[in-house]
Amino acid sequence: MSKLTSELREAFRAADLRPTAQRYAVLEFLVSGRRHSTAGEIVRGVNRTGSAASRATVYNSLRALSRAGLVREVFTGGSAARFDATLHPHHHYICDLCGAIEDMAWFEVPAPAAARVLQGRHVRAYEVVYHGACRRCRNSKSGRGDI
Amino acid sequence: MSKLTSELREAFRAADLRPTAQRYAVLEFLVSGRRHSTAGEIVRGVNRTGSAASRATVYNSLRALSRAGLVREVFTGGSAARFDATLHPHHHYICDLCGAIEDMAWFEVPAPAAARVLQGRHVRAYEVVYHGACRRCRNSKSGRGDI
DNA sequence: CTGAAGGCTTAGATTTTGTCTAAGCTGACG
DNA sequence: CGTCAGCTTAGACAAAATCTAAGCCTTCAG
Repeated sequence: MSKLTSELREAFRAADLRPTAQRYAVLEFLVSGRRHSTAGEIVRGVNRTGSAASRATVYNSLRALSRAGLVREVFTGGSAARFDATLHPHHHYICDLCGAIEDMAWFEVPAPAAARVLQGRHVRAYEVVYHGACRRCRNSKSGRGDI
Repeated sequence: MSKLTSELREAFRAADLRPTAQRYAVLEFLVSGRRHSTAGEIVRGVNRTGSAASRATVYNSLRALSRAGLVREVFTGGSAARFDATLHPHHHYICDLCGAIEDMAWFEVPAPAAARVLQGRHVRAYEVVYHGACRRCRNSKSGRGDI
């Protein structure tokens, strides 16, 4: 068993999630594979790597992993939900014109300002989402960025 | 014409958007109505208030308003995209267990930390999205507290 | 070790969400 | 007015997500 897999097994135990081959496969795909995968991509990806999982199971697994905090659904702007493993936090930049999503390096939002508005709410994680016109759209703009 | 409507008219002019009855209706629904509506709710809501707009038009309007920065698609965690009017900025708190979305008061994220990762990107707006277990879910939990 | 019990998985149907198209309508502007 | 470009529309279409009923597997008490 790989080091990665034992790390995942530990995460499952900590989250009180019943460990199944399918859930491992989904999480492993997200941790080691591409970011921002759609559920459909995950289904195809998982079934290409020897494991097998039906569509319904992938959806169920994503929900379970999401509730456990191991996976997060990220802002898309597109028609399909996209998922990220949450082991490495990062912020997002979204172009309002073409819909592109860019990852940005992590930095902490100072606690004092946030604490006032959170009012004691439980926080497991957070991210900052920036909106604007990306470089490409700004360059190819003609008054109003032709997408 | 209501004060609200003239405010919207001004917003349209500033954004260089052709003002149509349907776009007014969509924006007005989002500004004055419930927050975080799905496209489907907007279609139903608009058509219940005397105005009329087809599904395609609502989607087109949302895209146009989004490009103009008057409306924003917010992270949901659900199966359908949700939209928010952006006239008054605020942050979001999302419950990973039940999917509830709560608005939170605005505060600024200090610029220095952000500037480093933005690397000169154009920013029109931003928001912080917090994830956790909401009060209701924490109280009604069955022994697994702070997931 | 053994055998329930309840959660997990599955295929496929179904529902929901979002996009596209072709034709007609309308706001902007001279 | 008259024209043009952009907007709206109904409905077909495509994609995404959920539901269902039956069987399988992890767990845990005995």
